[in-house]
Amino acid sequence: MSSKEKILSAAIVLFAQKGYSGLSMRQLALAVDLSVAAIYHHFPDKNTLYLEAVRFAFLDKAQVFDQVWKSDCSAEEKLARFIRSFINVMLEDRDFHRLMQREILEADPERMQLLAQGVFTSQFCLLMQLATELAPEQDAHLLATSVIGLAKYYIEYQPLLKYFPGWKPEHEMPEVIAAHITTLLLNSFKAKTA
Amino acid sequence: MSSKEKILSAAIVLFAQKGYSGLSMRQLALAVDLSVAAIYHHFPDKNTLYLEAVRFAFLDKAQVFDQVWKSDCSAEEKLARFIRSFINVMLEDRDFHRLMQREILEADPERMQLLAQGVFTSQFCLLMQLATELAPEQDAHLLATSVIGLAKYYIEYQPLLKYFPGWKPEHEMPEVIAAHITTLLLNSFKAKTA
DNA sequence: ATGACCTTACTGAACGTTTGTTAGGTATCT
DNA sequence: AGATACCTAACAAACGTTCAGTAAGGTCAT
Repeated sequence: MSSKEKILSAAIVLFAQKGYSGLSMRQLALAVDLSVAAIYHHFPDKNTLYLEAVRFAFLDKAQVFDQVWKSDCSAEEKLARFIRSFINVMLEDRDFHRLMQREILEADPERMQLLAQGVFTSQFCLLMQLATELAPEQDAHLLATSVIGLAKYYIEYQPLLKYFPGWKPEHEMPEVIAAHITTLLLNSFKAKTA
Repeated sequence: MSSKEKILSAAIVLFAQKGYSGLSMRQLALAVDLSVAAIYHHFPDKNTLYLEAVRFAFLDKAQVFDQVWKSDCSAEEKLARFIRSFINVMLEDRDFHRLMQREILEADPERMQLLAQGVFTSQFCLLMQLATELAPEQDAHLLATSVIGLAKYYIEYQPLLKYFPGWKPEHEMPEVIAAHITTLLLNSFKAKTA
Protein backbone atom coordinates (compact mmCIF):
# COMPACT_ATOMS: atom_id res chain seq x y z
CA MET A 1 0.00 0.00 0.00
CA SER A 2 1.38 3.39 -1.01
CA SER A 3 1.89 6.20 1.47
CA LYS A 4 -0.97 8.12 -0.06
CA GLU A 5 -3.35 5.21 0.41
CA LYS A 6 -2.07 4.69 3.94
CA ILE A 7 -2.81 8.32 4.74
CA LEU A 8 -6.30 8.09 3.25
CA SER A 9 -7.18 4.90 5.13
CA ALA A 10 -6.03 6.35 8.43
CA ALA A 11 -7.83 9.60 7.67
CA ILE A 12 -11.12 7.78 7.16
CA VAL A 13 -10.90 6.11 10.55
CA LEU A 14 -9.74 9.20 12.40
CA PHE A 15 -12.07 11.70 10.73
CA ALA A 16 -14.94 9.31 11.45
CA GLN A 17 -13.98 9.15 15.12
CA LYS A 18 -13.06 12.77 15.81
CA GLY A 19 -14.66 14.81 13.07
CA TYR A 20 -13.02 17.31 10.75
CA SER A 21 -11.83 19.87 13.28
CA GLY A 22 -11.25 17.22 15.95
CA LEU A 23 -8.38 15.65 14.01
CA SER A 24 -5.15 17.59 13.57
CA MET A 25 -2.59 17.04 10.86
CA ARG A 26 -0.02 16.16 13.51
CA GLN A 27 -2.22 13.42 14.97
CA LEU A 28 -2.77 12.00 11.51
CA ALA A 29 0.96 12.16 10.74
CA LEU A 30 1.69 10.31 13.97
CA ALA A 31 -0.85 7.62 13.10
CA VAL A 32 0.71 6.87 9.71
CA ASP A 33 4.26 7.31 11.01
CA LEU A 34 5.16 10.15 8.68
CA SER A 35 6.00 13.82 9.14
CA VAL A 36 3.38 16.49 8.71
CA ALA A 37 5.19 17.85 5.68
CA ALA A 38 5.00 14.42 4.04
CA ILE A 39 1.20 14.62 4.14
CA TYR A 40 1.38 18.06 2.56
CA HIS A 41 3.52 16.55 -0.14
CA HIS A 42 0.56 14.33 -1.15
CA PHE A 43 -2.33 16.71 -0.42
CA PRO A 44 -2.48 20.50 -0.85
CA ASP A 45 -4.35 21.15 2.41
CA LYS A 46 -6.50 19.60 5.12
CA ASN A 47 -9.80 20.28 3.40
CA THR A 48 -8.85 18.52 0.16
CA LEU A 49 -7.46 15.64 2.18
CA TYR A 50 -10.80 15.30 3.96
CA LEU A 51 -12.75 15.42 0.72
CA GLU A 52 -10.50 12.81 -0.88
CA ALA A 53 -10.79 10.60 2.18
CA VAL A 54 -14.59 10.72 1.96
CA ARG A 55 -14.48 9.93 -1.75
CA PHE A 56 -12.06 7.09 -1.06
CA ALA A 57 -14.33 5.64 1.62
CA PHE A 58 -17.37 5.61 -0.64
CA LEU A 59 -15.58 4.18 -3.63
CA ASP A 60 -16.04 0.45 -3.20
CA LYS A 61 -19.23 0.48 -1.14
CA ALA A 62 -21.63 0.65 -4.07
CA GLN A 63 -20.74 -2.65 -5.66
CA VAL A 64 -21.31 -4.77 -2.55
CA PHE A 65 -25.01 -5.13 -3.24
CA ASP A 66 -24.69 -6.12 -6.86
CA GLN A 67 -24.96 -9.82 -6.09
CA VAL A 68 -28.29 -9.14 -4.38
CA TRP A 69 -29.78 -7.55 -7.45
CA LYS A 70 -28.34 -10.12 -9.82
CA SER A 71 -29.86 -13.14 -8.03
CA ASP A 72 -33.05 -14.35 -9.73
CA CYS A 73 -35.32 -14.97 -6.75
CA SER A 74 -38.71 -13.53 -5.84
CA ALA A 75 -39.09 -9.83 -5.08
CA GLU A 76 -39.83 -10.67 -1.45
CA GLU A 77 -36.62 -12.65 -1.14
CA LYS A 78 -34.67 -9.89 -2.84
CA LEU A 79 -35.92 -7.36 -0.31
CA ALA A 80 -34.95 -9.69 2.54
CA ARG A 81 -31.46 -10.14 1.11
CA PHE A 82 -30.94 -6.45 0.49
CA ILE A 83 -31.89 -5.56 4.05
CA ARG A 84 -29.60 -8.24 5.44
CA SER A 85 -26.68 -7.10 3.26
CA PHE A 86 -27.26 -3.47 4.12
CA ILE A 87 -27.24 -4.09 7.85
CA ASN A 88 -24.21 -6.32 7.60
CA VAL A 89 -22.18 -3.81 5.63
CA MET A 90 -23.04 -0.96 7.97
CA LEU A 91 -22.34 -2.97 11.10
CA GLU A 92 -19.04 -4.30 9.78
CA ASP A 93 -17.67 -0.99 8.61
CA ARG A 94 -18.53 1.33 11.49
CA ASP A 95 -16.00 3.94 10.40
CA PHE A 96 -17.64 4.23 7.01
CA HIS A 97 -21.02 4.59 8.68
CA ARG A 98 -19.82 7.29 11.06
CA LEU A 99 -18.09 9.21 8.30
CA MET A 100 -21.31 9.11 6.29
CA GLN A 101 -23.29 10.38 9.27
CA ARG A 102 -20.88 13.27 9.66
CA GLU A 103 -21.22 14.13 5.99
CA ILE A 104 -25.01 14.18 6.28
CA LEU A 105 -24.75 16.30 9.42
CA GLU A 106 -22.65 18.83 7.54
CA ALA A 107 -25.31 18.84 4.81
CA ASP A 108 -23.27 20.81 2.33
CA PRO A 109 -25.56 20.95 -0.74
CA GLU A 110 -22.79 20.49 -3.27
CA ARG A 111 -21.38 17.47 -1.47
CA MET A 112 -24.86 16.00 -0.94
CA GLN A 113 -25.42 16.12 -4.67
CA LEU A 114 -22.08 14.48 -5.35
CA LEU A 115 -22.77 11.80 -2.77
CA ALA A 116 -26.24 11.04 -4.07
CA GLN A 117 -25.44 11.03 -7.76
CA GLY A 118 -22.01 9.52 -7.62
CA VAL A 119 -22.48 6.74 -5.14
CA PHE A 120 -25.99 5.82 -4.11
CA THR A 121 -28.27 6.62 -7.01
CA SER A 122 -28.03 3.23 -8.68
CA GLN A 123 -28.78 1.41 -5.44
CA PHE A 124 -31.67 3.71 -4.69
CA CYS A 125 -33.14 3.20 -8.16
CA LEU A 126 -32.98 -0.56 -7.89
CA LEU A 127 -34.62 -0.36 -4.49
CA MET A 128 -37.38 1.86 -5.86
CA GLN A 129 -37.91 -0.61 -8.69
CA LEU A 130 -38.25 -3.41 -6.16
CA ALA A 131 -40.68 -1.32 -4.13
CA THR A 132 -42.90 -0.70 -7.15
CA GLU A 133 -42.92 -4.41 -7.80
CA LEU A 134 -44.01 -5.17 -4.24
CA ALA A 135 -46.44 -2.29 -3.71
CA PRO A 136 -47.31 -0.75 -7.07
CA GLU A 137 -49.88 1.72 -5.77
CA GLN A 138 -47.53 3.45 -3.33
CA ASP A 139 -44.91 6.16 -3.80
CA ALA A 140 -41.67 4.38 -4.66
CA HIS A 141 -39.40 7.14 -3.37
CA LEU A 142 -41.09 7.19 0.03
CA LEU A 143 -40.99 3.41 0.24
CA ALA A 144 -37.32 3.10 -0.64
CA THR A 145 -36.54 5.75 1.92
CA SER A 146 -38.50 3.82 4.52
CA VAL A 147 -36.55 0.64 3.85
CA ILE A 148 -33.19 2.33 4.32
CA GLY A 149 -34.46 4.43 7.20
CA LEU A 150 -35.60 1.39 9.15
CA ALA A 151 -32.30 -0.39 8.65
CA LYS A 152 -30.12 2.60 9.34
CA TYR A 153 -31.84 3.61 12.54
CA TYR A 154 -31.07 0.33 14.24
CA ILE A 155 -27.38 0.78 13.56
CA GLU A 156 -27.20 4.47 14.27
CA TYR A 157 -29.02 4.32 17.57
CA GLN A 158 -27.61 1.07 18.87
CA PRO A 159 -25.55 2.84 21.56
CA LEU A 160 -28.69 4.55 22.86
CA LEU A 161 -31.24 1.76 22.45
CA LYS A 162 -29.59 -0.60 24.89
CA TYR A 163 -30.43 1.73 27.75
CA PHE A 164 -34.17 1.63 27.10
CA PRO A 165 -36.36 -0.77 29.06
CA GLY A 166 -37.30 -3.92 27.19
CA TRP A 167 -33.93 -4.19 25.47
CA LYS A 168 -32.51 -7.66 24.86
CA PRO A 169 -29.06 -8.67 23.56
CA GLU A 170 -30.69 -10.19 20.47
CA HIS A 171 -31.75 -6.67 19.41
CA GLU A 172 -28.15 -6.14 18.33
CA MET A 173 -28.01 -9.26 16.16
CA PRO A 174 -28.10 -8.43 12.46
CA GLU A 175 -30.35 -11.37 11.59
CA VAL A 176 -32.93 -10.46 14.22
CA ILE A 177 -33.07 -6.84 13.12
CA ALA A 178 -33.19 -7.78 9.45
CA ALA A 179 -35.95 -10.33 10.03
CA HIS A 180 -38.05 -7.85 11.96
CA ILE A 181 -37.74 -5.12 9.35
CA THR A 182 -38.43 -7.52 6.50
CA THR A 183 -41.61 -8.95 7.99
CA LEU A 184 -42.77 -5.49 8.98
CA LEU A 185 -42.45 -4.28 5.40
CA LEU A 186 -43.78 -7.41 3.70
CA ASN A 187 -46.80 -7.49 6.01
CA SER A 188 -47.55 -3.92 5.11
CA PHE A 189 -47.36 -4.68 1.39
CA LYS A 190 -49.59 -7.73 1.76
CA ALA A 191 -52.29 -5.74 3.54
CA LYS A 192 -52.26 -3.03 0.91
CA THR A 193 -52.49 -5.27 -2.11
CA ALA A 194 -55.14 -7.49 -0.55
CA MET B 1 -33.05 36.28 29.91
CA SER B 2 -29.95 36.02 32.09
CA SER B 3 -26.45 36.02 30.63
CA LYS B 4 -26.05 32.37 31.56
CA GLU B 5 -29.19 31.40 29.64
CA LYS B 6 -28.12 33.55 26.71
CA ILE B 7 -24.80 31.71 26.59
CA LEU B 8 -26.50 28.32 26.75
CA SER B 9 -28.99 29.15 24.00
CA ALA B 10 -26.27 30.37 21.69
CA ALA B 11 -24.09 27.38 22.58
CA ILE B 12 -26.85 24.97 21.54
CA VAL B 13 -27.15 26.54 18.11
CA LEU B 14 -23.42 26.88 17.52
CA PHE B 15 -22.41 23.47 18.88
CA ALA B 16 -25.14 21.93 16.72
CA GLN B 17 -23.77 23.69 13.65
CA LYS B 18 -20.02 23.35 14.17
CA GLY B 19 -19.56 20.53 16.64
CA TYR B 20 -17.62 20.57 19.88
CA SER B 21 -14.13 21.26 18.58
CA GLY B 22 -15.46 23.35 15.70
CA LEU B 23 -16.70 26.08 18.04
CA SER B 24 -14.18 28.18 19.94
CA MET B 25 -14.85 30.08 23.13
CA ARG B 26 -13.99 33.32 21.32
CA GLN B 27 -16.61 32.68 18.63
CA LEU B 28 -19.20 31.94 21.29
CA ALA B 29 -18.24 35.06 23.24
CA LEU B 30 -18.62 37.14 20.10
CA ALA B 31 -22.06 35.65 19.44
CA VAL B 32 -23.41 36.57 22.88
CA ASP B 33 -21.57 39.92 22.96
CA LEU B 34 -19.52 39.13 26.05
CA SER B 35 -15.85 38.67 26.79
CA VAL B 36 -14.34 35.19 26.91
CA ALA B 37 -13.60 35.61 30.59
CA ALA B 38 -17.27 36.32 31.24
CA ILE B 39 -18.15 32.86 29.95
CA TYR B 40 -15.54 31.39 32.25
CA HIS B 41 -17.21 33.26 35.07
CA HIS B 42 -20.38 31.19 34.51
CA PHE B 43 -18.82 27.87 33.45
CA PRO B 44 -15.61 26.26 34.68
CA ASP B 45 -14.48 25.06 31.24
CA LYS B 46 -15.58 24.31 27.68
CA ASN B 47 -16.49 20.70 28.36
CA THR B 48 -18.88 21.49 31.21
CA LEU B 49 -20.40 24.26 29.14
CA TYR B 50 -21.07 21.77 26.34
CA LEU B 51 -22.60 19.24 28.71
CA GLU B 52 -24.83 21.87 30.30
CA ALA B 53 -25.89 23.11 26.87
CA VAL B 54 -26.93 19.60 25.87
CA ARG B 55 -28.84 19.14 29.12
CA PHE B 56 -30.48 22.54 28.59
CA ALA B 57 -31.54 21.61 25.06
CA PHE B 58 -33.17 18.36 26.12
CA LEU B 59 -34.96 19.83 29.11
CA ASP B 60 -38.32 20.81 27.71
CA LYS B 61 -38.50 18.41 24.78
CA ALA B 62 -39.96 15.49 26.70
CA GLN B 63 -43.23 17.12 27.66
CA VAL B 64 -44.27 18.10 24.14
CA PHE B 65 -45.86 14.73 23.47
CA ASP B 66 -47.86 14.55 26.66
CA GLN B 67 -51.03 15.81 25.01
CA VAL B 68 -50.80 12.98 22.50
CA TRP B 69 -50.77 10.32 25.19
CA LYS B 70 -53.47 12.02 27.24
CA SER B 71 -56.04 12.17 24.42
CA ASP B 72 -58.58 9.35 24.65
CA CYS B 73 -58.81 8.23 21.03
CA SER B 74 -58.14 4.86 19.42
CA ALA B 75 -54.67 3.34 19.43
CA GLU B 76 -54.43 3.83 15.68
CA GLU B 77 -55.22 7.52 15.99
CA LYS B 78 -52.74 7.86 18.84
CA LEU B 79 -49.99 6.41 16.68
CA ALA B 80 -50.85 8.78 13.87
CA ARG B 81 -50.77 11.76 16.22
CA PHE B 82 -47.48 10.74 17.80
CA ILE B 83 -45.79 10.40 14.44
CA ARG B 84 -47.10 13.76 13.31
CA SER B 85 -45.97 15.45 16.54
CA PHE B 86 -42.57 13.81 16.39
CA ILE B 87 -41.89 14.93 12.84
CA ASN B 88 -43.14 18.43 13.57
CA VAL B 89 -40.95 18.88 16.62
CA MET B 90 -37.85 17.59 14.85
CA LEU B 91 -38.44 19.70 11.75
CA GLU B 92 -39.14 22.84 13.75
CA ASP B 93 -36.15 22.60 16.02
CA ARG B 94 -33.37 21.64 13.66
CA ASP B 95 -30.65 22.71 16.09
CA PHE B 96 -31.98 20.34 18.71
CA HIS B 97 -32.05 17.55 16.17
CA ARG B 98 -28.49 18.18 15.01
CA LEU B 99 -27.19 18.41 18.56
CA MET B 100 -28.85 15.08 19.32
CA GLN B 101 -27.28 13.51 16.22
CA ARG B 102 -23.87 14.70 17.33
CA GLU B 103 -24.40 13.25 20.78
CA ILE B 104 -25.34 9.88 19.28
CA LEU B 105 -22.32 10.06 17.01
CA GLU B 106 -20.07 10.59 20.01
CA ALA B 107 -21.71 7.56 21.63
CA ASP B 108 -20.19 8.10 25.04
CA PRO B 109 -21.72 5.28 27.11
CA GLU B 110 -22.22 7.35 30.24
CA ARG B 111 -23.93 10.16 28.35
CA MET B 112 -26.05 7.68 26.37
CA GLN B 113 -27.34 6.25 29.62
CA LEU B 114 -28.09 9.72 30.95
CA LEU B 115 -29.84 10.68 27.74
CA ALA B 116 -31.94 7.51 27.62
CA GLN B 117 -32.94 7.40 31.24
CA GLY B 118 -33.29 11.09 31.86
CA VAL B 119 -35.11 12.26 28.78
CA PHE B 120 -36.57 9.64 26.49
CA THR B 121 -37.44 6.62 28.60
CA SER B 122 -40.98 7.68 29.42
CA GLN B 123 -41.75 8.42 25.76
CA PHE B 124 -40.26 5.15 24.65
CA CYS B 125 -42.27 3.20 27.24
CA LEU B 126 -45.54 4.80 26.16
CA LEU B 127 -44.69 4.03 22.56
CA MET B 128 -43.92 0.40 23.42
CA GLN B 129 -47.23 0.17 25.26
CA LEU B 130 -49.01 1.48 22.18
CA ALA B 131 -47.13 -1.00 20.00
CA THR B 132 -48.18 -3.92 22.19
CA GLU B 133 -51.76 -2.74 21.91
CA LEU B 134 -51.58 -2.62 18.11
CA ALA B 135 -49.48 -5.74 17.49
CA PRO B 136 -49.45 -7.88 20.64
CA GLU B 137 -47.53 -10.78 19.16
CA GLN B 138 -44.50 -8.73 18.11
CA ASP B 139 -41.48 -7.46 20.04
CA ALA B 140 -42.47 -4.10 21.50
CA HIS B 141 -38.91 -2.76 21.70
CA LEU B 142 -38.21 -3.50 18.05
CA LEU B 143 -41.53 -1.99 17.00
CA ALA B 144 -41.08 1.22 18.98
CA THR B 145 -37.61 1.57 17.48
CA SER B 146 -39.04 1.10 14.00
CA VAL B 147 -41.58 3.86 14.52
CA ILE B 148 -38.96 6.38 15.61
CA GLY B 149 -36.48 5.14 13.03
CA LEU B 150 -38.89 5.68 10.17
CA ALA B 151 -39.75 9.18 11.30
CA LYS B 152 -36.19 10.22 12.08
CA TYR B 153 -34.72 9.06 8.82
CA TYR B 154 -36.90 11.34 6.75
CA ILE B 155 -35.69 14.34 8.71
CA GLU B 156 -32.06 13.34 8.96
CA TYR B 157 -31.63 12.50 5.30
CA GLN B 158 -33.73 15.28 3.82
CA PRO B 159 -30.66 17.11 2.46
CA LEU B 160 -29.58 13.95 0.65
CA LEU B 161 -32.94 12.58 -0.47
CA LYS B 162 -33.80 15.50 -2.71
CA TYR B 163 -30.98 14.54 -5.06
CA PHE B 164 -32.34 11.06 -5.72
CA PRO B 165 -34.47 10.42 -8.80
CA GLY B 166 -38.19 10.30 -8.13
CA TRP B 167 -38.05 13.01 -5.52
CA LYS B 168 -40.99 15.42 -5.28
CA PRO B 169 -41.34 18.60 -3.20
CA GLU B 170 -44.19 16.98 -1.28
CA HIS B 171 -41.70 14.51 0.16
CA GLU B 172 -40.56 17.29 2.48
CA MET B 173 -44.05 18.06 3.77
CA PRO B 174 -44.53 16.82 7.33
CA GLU B 175 -48.12 15.68 6.71
CA VAL B 176 -47.15 13.61 3.67
CA ILE B 177 -44.28 11.91 5.46
CA ALA B 178 -46.39 11.29 8.56
CA ALA B 179 -49.26 9.87 6.52
CA HIS B 180 -46.97 7.52 4.63
CA ILE B 181 -45.30 6.19 7.77
CA THR B 182 -48.60 5.79 9.59
CA THR B 183 -50.28 3.80 6.84
CA LEU B 184 -47.15 1.71 6.36
CA LEU B 185 -47.17 0.72 10.01
CA LEU B 186 -50.93 0.28 10.40
CA ASN B 187 -51.07 -1.87 7.27
CA SER B 188 -48.37 -4.08 8.68
CA PHE B 189 -50.22 -4.48 11.97
CA LYS B 190 -53.47 -5.29 10.19
CA ALA B 191 -51.86 -8.06 8.15
CA LYS B 192 -50.26 -9.63 11.20
CA THR B 193 -53.37 -9.74 13.34
CA ALA B 194 -55.55 -10.96 10.48
C1' DA C 1 -27.05 58.96 55.47
C1' DT C 2 -22.46 57.27 55.09
C1' DG C 3 -18.42 54.94 54.69
C1' DA C 4 -16.62 50.03 54.94
C1' DC C 5 -17.13 45.68 53.06
C1' DC C 6 -18.54 41.71 50.44
C1' DT C 7 -20.48 39.57 46.43
C1' DT C 8 -21.62 39.35 41.59
C1' DA C 9 -20.82 40.21 36.74
C1' DC C 10 -17.92 41.48 34.03
C1' DT C 11 -13.27 43.43 31.12
C1' DG C 12 -8.49 43.57 28.81
C1' DA C 13 -4.37 41.47 28.48
C1' DA C 14 -1.66 37.84 28.82
C1' DC C 15 -0.16 32.67 29.56
C1' DG C 16 1.58 28.52 27.18
C1' DT C 17 0.03 25.22 23.75
C1' DT C 18 -1.70 23.65 19.50
C1' DT C 19 -3.24 24.69 15.07
C1' DG C 20 -2.65 24.68 9.61
C1' DT C 21 0.84 25.60 6.60
C1' DT C 22 5.44 26.51 4.44
C1' DA C 23 10.45 27.03 3.47
C1' DG C 24 14.69 24.77 2.81
C1' DG C 25 17.31 20.76 2.80
C1' DT C 26 18.38 15.59 2.08
C1' DA C 27 18.31 11.16 0.50
C1' DT C 28 16.75 7.83 -3.39
C1' DC C 29 15.74 6.46 -7.85
C1' DT C 30 15.24 7.28 -12.98
C1' DA D 1 20.29 16.23 -13.67
C1' DG D 2 15.78 16.08 -12.47
C1' DA D 3 11.86 14.21 -10.28
C1' DT D 4 9.92 11.98 -6.18
C1' DA D 5 9.35 11.21 -1.34
C1' DC D 6 10.47 12.59 2.64
C1' DC D 7 12.72 15.29 6.82
C1' DT D 8 13.50 19.23 10.55
C1' DA D 9 12.37 23.65 11.86
C1' DA D 10 9.93 27.41 11.82
C1' DC D 11 5.91 30.71 10.97
C1' DA D 12 1.71 33.35 12.34
C1' DA D 13 -2.67 32.59 13.95
C1' DA D 14 -5.97 30.59 16.92
C1' DC D 15 -6.76 27.80 20.78
C1' DG D 16 -8.41 27.00 26.06
C1' DT D 17 -7.58 29.10 30.16
C1' DT D 18 -6.15 32.44 33.84
C1' DC D 19 -5.12 36.65 36.30
C1' DA D 20 -5.56 41.28 38.00
C1' DG D 21 -8.63 44.81 38.02
C1' DT D 22 -13.23 47.49 37.82
C1' DA D 23 -17.87 48.95 38.19
C1' DA D 24 -22.38 48.09 40.25
C1' DG D 25 -25.36 46.60 43.88
C1' DG D 26 -26.62 44.99 48.40
C1' DT D 27 -25.55 44.69 53.69
C1' DC D 28 -24.54 46.49 57.97
C1' DA D 29 -22.66 49.00 61.83
C1' DT D 30 -22.17 53.70 62.98
